[in-house]
Amino acid sequence: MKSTLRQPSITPRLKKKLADPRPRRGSPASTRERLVAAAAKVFNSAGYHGTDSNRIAAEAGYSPGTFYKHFADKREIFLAAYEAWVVSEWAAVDKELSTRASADVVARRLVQLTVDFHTRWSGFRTSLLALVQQDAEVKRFYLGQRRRQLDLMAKLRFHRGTRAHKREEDAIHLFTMERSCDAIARGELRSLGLDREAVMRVLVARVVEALT
Amino acid sequence: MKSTLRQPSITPRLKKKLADPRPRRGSPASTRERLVAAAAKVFNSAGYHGTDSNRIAAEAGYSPGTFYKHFADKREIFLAAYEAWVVSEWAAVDKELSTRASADVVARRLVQLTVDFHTRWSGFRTSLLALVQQDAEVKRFYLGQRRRQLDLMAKLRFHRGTRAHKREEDAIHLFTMERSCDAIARGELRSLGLDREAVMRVLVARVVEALT
Amino acid sequence: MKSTLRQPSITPRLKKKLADPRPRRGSPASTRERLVAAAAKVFNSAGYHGTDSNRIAAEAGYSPGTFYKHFADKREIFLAAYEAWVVSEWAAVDKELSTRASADVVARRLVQLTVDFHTRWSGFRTSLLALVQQDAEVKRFYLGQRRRQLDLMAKLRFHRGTRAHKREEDAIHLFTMERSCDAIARGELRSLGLDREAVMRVLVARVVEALT
Amino acid sequence: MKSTLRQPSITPRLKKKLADPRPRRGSPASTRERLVAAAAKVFNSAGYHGTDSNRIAAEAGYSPGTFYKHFADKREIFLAAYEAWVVSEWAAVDKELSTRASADVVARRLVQLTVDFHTRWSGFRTSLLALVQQDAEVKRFYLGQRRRQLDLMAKLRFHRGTRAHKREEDAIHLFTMERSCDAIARGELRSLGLDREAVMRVLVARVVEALT
DNA sequence: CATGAATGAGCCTTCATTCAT
DNA sequence: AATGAATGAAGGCTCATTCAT
Repeated sequence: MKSTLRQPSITPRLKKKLADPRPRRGSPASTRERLVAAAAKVFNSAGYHGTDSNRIAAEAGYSPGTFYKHFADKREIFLAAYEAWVVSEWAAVDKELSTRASADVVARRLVQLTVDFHTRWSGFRTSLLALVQQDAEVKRFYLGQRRRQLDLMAKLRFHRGTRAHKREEDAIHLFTMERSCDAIARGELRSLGLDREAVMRVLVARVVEALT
Repeated sequence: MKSTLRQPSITPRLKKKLADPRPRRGSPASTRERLVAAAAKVFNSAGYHGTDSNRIAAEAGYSPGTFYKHFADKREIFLAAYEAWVVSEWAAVDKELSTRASADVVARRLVQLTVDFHTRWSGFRTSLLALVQQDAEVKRFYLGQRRRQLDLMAKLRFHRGTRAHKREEDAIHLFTMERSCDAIARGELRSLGLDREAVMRVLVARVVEALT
Repeated sequence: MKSTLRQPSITPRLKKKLADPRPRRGSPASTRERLVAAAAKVFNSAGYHGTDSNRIAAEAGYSPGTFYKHFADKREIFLAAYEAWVVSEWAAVDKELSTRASADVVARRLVQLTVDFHTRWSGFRTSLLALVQQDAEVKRFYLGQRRRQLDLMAKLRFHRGTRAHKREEDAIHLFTMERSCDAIARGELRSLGLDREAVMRVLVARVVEALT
Repeated sequence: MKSTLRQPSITPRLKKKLADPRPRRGSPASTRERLVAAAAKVFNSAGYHGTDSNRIAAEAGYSPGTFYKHFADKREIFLAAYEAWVVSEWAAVDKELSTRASADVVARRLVQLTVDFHTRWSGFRTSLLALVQQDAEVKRFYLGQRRRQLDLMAKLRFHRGTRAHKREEDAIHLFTMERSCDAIARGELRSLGLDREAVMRVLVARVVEALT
């Protein structure tokens, strides 16, 4: 008589064995790193609320228990993933700015960079903006980033000896960039029948303007 | 086999009779309205994922069952609340634009209006932006609004006989407004030590520019 | 702006108005009758547990409240529907037996009759058998029917002056008839690749045997 | 917007620690087995519709979540319980038939066996018959059993070299046995004032007849 | 006689989190 | 260090039933 019933947890187990050279007994740091990377990926595609911690662990090749050995809760790993992203973005921006290219070239590169980052982290960013409203720690971290951005803008202009902008104008500039790049990243422009390249050209002009 | 037919306890009902001034027997339309209003309020303060249907019902003064008589699920009432908000916002904008005031005055009023709406619906907006990414229907509705805004801008400039802007520039303008007003509404500016009034003045200038 | 939201209870209401010349203020008896007929129909197709009382009321063209004016609960209307069925079946059997036909002819007719009834009430019967186990009142009624059947069989044989059967044998005969006719009614035979007519011929023979 | 991230209360957990000797950490197979056994028991006494998944879990000594780790829903565990029953019944029948006893003795034993099984699984059987009507998978499984029974009967007669019965006659025999044993199991006979032993004697005679 | 809006107990299901191994 | 079975609070949803009109 052929059984018609589920054979739970056997199929997935086998699948994992085949596809997953699981790193048992790795260093805590590497385990943590894998978990953060997996979390970023899953948050990005399913959103914060659509992601369950067990799935993060599984995606990283670990069991639920391991997850909680490294993070107190879901929020904590979200924050860690956020930080990882921010670090990599700032590194990229730094690199771009350290080239002694013309404002025009730098602006073009910065816009492209920002669009790329927003595209790669589109889903994650969406969750982030929602969490900023709900979680004091996430908010603190987020505002810290913004401050750092404003400081950088002021510094850049100082170095180039341009006229003093008001910090408020810089903020508006950042809001514009952020929201526009989100729109590009999410495909909103295409849905609206707008020309992505045209938008990017305008943004480049704004960046040049902001830097001068 | 003992009886398993439901024999609901009578006690709780008796208890109820003693003290319960609920709003029994309204018209379906008014009930629906109450539910939508309560939903808007709760979504706004607790976020979409932090809100459960039972709580919406309770907030409106109804029981869980009533909720499901009017809405298939949480998503549906969210859309209804979104629609209600949008309708009221467009009405306010229409009213503002129908006054034959100078571009300058209109711009000031529009910015104020937008800030007010974003402030009142701050939490709701956050949830909305997250849902747009995850729910096709919400996205469709959202994009429809955006299209309508772009159409309105084109029409306004046409009436005023000003030079043709590109639709892309209008989009960027809307992104700027939206994101900046969100920042004001959420208190982000204050947290960053920026001057809210100064930001609003810049926004007014941008609106004037966009309308001319 | 086109609403994308449900318009609850308007569409169904309109539909009903068109298709349902609703009998407001009928006699209590006719209302009850309509409800019972609707209940039989719905129970038969959806089963006892798959049927909700509001749907019975709607199917009969009444509102939920009306249902409960006529029946204390779902169980009560089930019993009423059961009784209606039984009455009609006995009437049919009586009619068949009152013809002075040969045992052979009577048997053929009785088998056909039983198959027909079981077919028409197939779903209802299934629910009935389940309820008999769970509800004392339904059980009482059901056993009453069985007793009546056994009495009838004894009486028939007495009239025909045939040898005394034991009541136990009669019971087994009834069980055989009942279960076999259920199988026919439910299409079980077809699913098993068996010949329905052949089965019915055997049953006829058994009935002849039982009557002689 | 206040925080809505889940902050589960710690109190209940502490309370638990004081008194809770649950069977933690069994193998998935043994947990599954326990759940199936509990399900069989509860289905048998409360019926399919009177049973909820949480109660099955509790009966087996587990929490609700554990149930859903092993079964997608109630229907699935019902099928598993059905299968377990069928396996054990066939094993018992096999054992009985493998003794080289006389047809008479075997028949007596088979009837007793069937009555025992129907008695032990009386409530379960009732639910089963109702579900067969409503669930395609249950029906498939059920019909498979019936086919197997018919095949076995044909084979047995072939081995004993008796005359060819028609498969249809075998089916009627099985229907008779099934329904009669159900009646015995449910105490229907007693309620009708019939002699249980007398009925069983007739059934034995029928089995002998069927096997010869 | 009839309505139908409203009820709310209770079942189904998920998932963040724990802990014995 | 890692496991993974188990947890259980919480939220989604239904439907038999009531009662004010």
